[in-house]
Amino acid sequence: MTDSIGGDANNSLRRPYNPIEVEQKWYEVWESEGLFKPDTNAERESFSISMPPPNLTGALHYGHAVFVTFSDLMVRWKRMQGYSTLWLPGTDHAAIATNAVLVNQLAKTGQHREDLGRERFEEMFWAWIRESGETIRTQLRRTGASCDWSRERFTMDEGLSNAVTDAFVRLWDKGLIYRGSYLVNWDPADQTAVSDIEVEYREVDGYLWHINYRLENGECIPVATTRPETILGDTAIAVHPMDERYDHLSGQFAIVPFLDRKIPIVFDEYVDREFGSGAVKITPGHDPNDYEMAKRHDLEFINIMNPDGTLNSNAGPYEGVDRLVARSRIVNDLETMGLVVKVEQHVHSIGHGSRSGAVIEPMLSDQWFIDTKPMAEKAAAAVRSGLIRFHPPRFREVFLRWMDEIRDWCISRQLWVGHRLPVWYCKGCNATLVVREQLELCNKCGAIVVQDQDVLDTWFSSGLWTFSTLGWPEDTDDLSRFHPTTVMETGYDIIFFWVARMVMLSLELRDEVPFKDVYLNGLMRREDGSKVSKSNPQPGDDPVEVIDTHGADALRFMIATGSSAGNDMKLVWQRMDSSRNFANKLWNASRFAIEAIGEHNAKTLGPLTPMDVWILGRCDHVVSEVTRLLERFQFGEAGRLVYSFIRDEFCDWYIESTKVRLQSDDIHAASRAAATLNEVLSVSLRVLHPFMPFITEELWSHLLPYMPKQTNRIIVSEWPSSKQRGNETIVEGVEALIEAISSVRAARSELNVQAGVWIDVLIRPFKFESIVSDEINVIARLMRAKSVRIIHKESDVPDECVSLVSDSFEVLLPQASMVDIESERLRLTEQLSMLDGEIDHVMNLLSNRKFISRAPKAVVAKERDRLREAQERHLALSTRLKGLPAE
RNA sequence: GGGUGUGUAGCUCAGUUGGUUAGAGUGCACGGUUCACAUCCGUGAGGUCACAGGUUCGAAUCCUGUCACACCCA
Repeated sequence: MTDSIGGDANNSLRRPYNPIEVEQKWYEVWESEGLFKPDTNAERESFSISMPPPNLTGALHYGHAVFVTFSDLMVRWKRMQGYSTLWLPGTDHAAIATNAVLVNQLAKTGQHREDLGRERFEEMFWAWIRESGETIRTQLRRTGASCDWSRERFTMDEGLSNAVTDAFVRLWDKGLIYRGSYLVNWDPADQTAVSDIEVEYREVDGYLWHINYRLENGECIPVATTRPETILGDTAIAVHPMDERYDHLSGQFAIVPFLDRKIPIVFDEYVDREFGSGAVKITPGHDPNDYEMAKRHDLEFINIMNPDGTLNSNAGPYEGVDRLVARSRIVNDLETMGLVVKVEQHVHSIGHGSRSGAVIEPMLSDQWFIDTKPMAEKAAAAVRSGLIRFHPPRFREVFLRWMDEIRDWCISRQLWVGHRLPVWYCKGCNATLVVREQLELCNKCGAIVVQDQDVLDTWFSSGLWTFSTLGWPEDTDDLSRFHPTTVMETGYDIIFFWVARMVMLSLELRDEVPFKDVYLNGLMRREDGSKVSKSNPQPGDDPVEVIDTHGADALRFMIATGSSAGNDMKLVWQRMDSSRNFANKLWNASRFAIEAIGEHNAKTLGPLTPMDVWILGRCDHVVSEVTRLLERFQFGEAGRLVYSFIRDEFCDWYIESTKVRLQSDDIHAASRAAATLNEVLSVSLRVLHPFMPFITEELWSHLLPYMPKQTNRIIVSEWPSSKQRGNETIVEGVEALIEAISSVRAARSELNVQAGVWIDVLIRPFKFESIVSDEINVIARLMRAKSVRIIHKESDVPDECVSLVSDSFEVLLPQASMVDIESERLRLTEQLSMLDGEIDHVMNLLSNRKFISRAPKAVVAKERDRLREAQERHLALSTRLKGLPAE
C-alpha cells in the first residue's frame, strides 16, 4: 500500500481525504491567479449574477451556504462553458438590524445612542461594518464562492451612496416620491417607522373588553376593544346607519373616560353590526380602519404615543406610562369606575416588527413614500411577457399577486445609520429641496438649509443592487456588459423585500429588467426543523464549523442534491456524512486511477474493450444529461446523476474491471485501460467541479501531467461535451453482464458460499456472446469464479447446478457441493411463479385492444419484447426445474 | 378569510412533459482483513406513493373533494 504517487511528497494523495488543507490552498490559488475575474474579451457572451448582499450583522449561518452553492454552481459551470462570467459580491448595511446590534452593544455598558450623539454612533457603525465584513468575507471564501472580489461592493460605499441619491432625486423628479403625515407602522423598540412588509402578524391570546361609554343624555353605550389604552385617543363612536338600536343617537355625543372629551356618534357602513354591541370606538391616530373612517367623517386625529411607546401628554393621567402597562392600569381603573361590562377571551392577530419582535403600533407620522402603483404595473408586465422567468415557476404567481395588490412603500426610517435622504429644508423660504449635491444654502433664497434627519429604508439601496454595483449612474463598461444580469439566485423569503423592488427600480430607472431568470432556493433549517436565522442564533449555526468537520465540498453537495428547488431542507448530519464519504470515495478512486495512469503514462485512448466502450458511452450520456439538467435549473437531479455515475458505474464496475488488465502481463492492455481511466476521470472531475470545486481541483492537479491538452486549472477548463462514444449494443451487453454478475453474487450470498471460495461458472449466452468472450476474465474476477466457460447446447448443461436466467444469458453454477436440490427446486418454483405473474400481466395488456390502438407504438413494442423475454426465461427455468433429480 | 407548498421505506429526501416490478442516502440484518477506499466491499429485508372519488389503454405523476402539517397574504 502506498500513500503517495510519483514519489513526490508534495504531490501526494494521502488518505483519507482531508478537505481542510486542500480547500484552503486552492481558494488562495484561484484568487491570486485572478480566476474569478471575468474574461472581458468582447467576443464572449456574458453571464452574470449579483450576490444577494449579506447583512453585516455579524456572521453568516449555514443557511447562507445555500445561495453560495447554487450561485457558484451556475457560475463555475458557465465559466467552464466559456462565458465571460461575473459573480459580483457585496454586503448590505441592513440599517435596522445593525442599528439594533449597536444599540445592544451600548446597552451592555448602560448607554443609549443619544449619549454618544449621531457622529460617534456613526463611527461605531463603521468599525462594526469593517469587523463584520471581514468575518463574512472569510466565511464566503471558506464555502468556495468564486466571486470577483475586485468588484466587491458595499451598499454604503461612495459609489452606491451616489446611486441612492441619484435614484431618489430621479424618482422625486418623476413625482414618484411623496412626503406626508400618514398612519405608519411604528416600531417602538427601534423607534422608527417600518414598511408594511416588515410587520409580521402573529395570533396572540388577548381579551375583548366591553366598556360602557357615557352619553351626554345620560345613557350608556357599550363598545368592545382589544386595546383599551386607545380609549385616550378616541375621537368618535361609530354605529351602522341601518342599526335600529342606535337610530336615536343621531347628533348625540359620548364622553371619553378619564379625559371627559366630547366625541360624536357617527354612522358608517363599515361597522359590523354583529360584532360586540354593534358600536365601535374610533381611534384615528392608532388604527388603520379608524383612520380611513375618520377621513370620511372629518374627525379629529389624536396621537397619544411617544416614539418609545410610552403615552404622551394627550393621555392625561397616563402620560409617561408604556402603552402595554397603561392597558392593564386603564382596565383596572375602568373596573373601579364600573364601566367594564364584560371581558371575553379573544385571539387576535398582532403585528410585530420583523427585526425587533416588538408589538408594532400604528401611529401618525411624517414619512416619505414611494408611489408604487405605476412601477408595479411595469414590473408585472415584464413578468407576464416572460422577460423575467421564475424557477420554480409557481413563484411567478406569488410575485404577480403581490404586484397587483401593492401598497405604497414607506421608505424613511428614523435611524442614525443608513443613507440620509437628499432632502433639505430652507429656514428662510421654507422650501423643500431635493438635490444630488450637499447643500448649505438655499438655492432659492440663500438662507441656511438643514438636511432631513431620516435615512432611507435599506431595501431602497439594495433595490438598486444589480446596477448600482456595476457603476450606475455612470455609464460604465461593466454596466453595459453585465446588465441585465443573467440570473438572480436568492431565498424565496425575500421575493417581496428584494426581488420585487429590484424589478420595479430597474425598470423605472434603467428601463430594463435587472435579471432574466430568478432561481429561488428554499431555506435551510436545523435538524429539528427550526429556522436558522441571525435574529435567533444557536451554537452550531456557523457554516465554518460544518466545513471544518466535513469540508465545503460536502456541505455544498449535500445542499445541491439534498432537496428540490424552492423547498426547505434540513441540515441532517447523516447526509453530511454521506457527502463527505462520497468525496473520500472519489479521492480513493482517483488515487487508484492516477497511479495506474502514471505507471502506464496513459494519455491516448487505444483500441477499446467492451467495458471501455460502455463506460465512455455512459460518461458521454451523463455529460449531456447533466448539461441539459443544469440548463433547466435542475441542480439536484444533475448532482445525483454525477454521483451515481461516479459511484455506481465508474467505481463499482469500471474500475473493478480494469484491475484485470492493469495487473496482467499485457502492458498494452494495461495501458489502454489506464487511458480510459484517464479520460473518464478527467470528464467526471469536470462535471463534478461546479458541485465540489475543491477536491476536483486538487485531483485535477494530479491528473494534469497526463492530460497534455488541458488547462492547468479545472476551474477554467473546458466543460465537456458528449462525444457519443457509446455503441448501443455494447452498452446494453455490458449492462446485461453486470446484471448477470450481480445475480451470481446474490446466489452466492443466498447459498452461503464463502467469499474466499472461487467457483466454476458456465454461461449460455442468448445474445452478446462476443462481449462475454471479450470480457471473460473480467466476468470471472467479478463473479469470483476460477473458471468461466461459454456453452451453447442444452446437452452441455450439467445435471446438478444452479441456474440463473436473464434475458440475455443463462448462468449455470455446476458446483454440486453448494447445491441443495430442494432449495434449488424451491427457488426455481418461486421464480417461475413470479414470471407467471409478469406474463399474465403483460398478456392482459397486449390483449387489450384499446392499449394496442392508443398507446404509443414504442410502448407497445416494449411490452411485446418484455413478453417474449419473459417467456424465454420461463422456458429456460422450467427446463431446469424438470431436469432436477426427483426426490 | 384568501393563496401556495408539503404528505413516498424506521429516519432525511429524490422522482418536470403519465409508460416495465417506485429510487437514493442513512438506519437495520447477514457475510467480508477481495492488492483505491472500513469515511470500505458484497447481499438482503423494508413502501396500499396521506385518504376518497374521477379522467385515461395506463396515475406517485393530471382533475375534484377530504384530512394533517408548514409557509405566505389579508
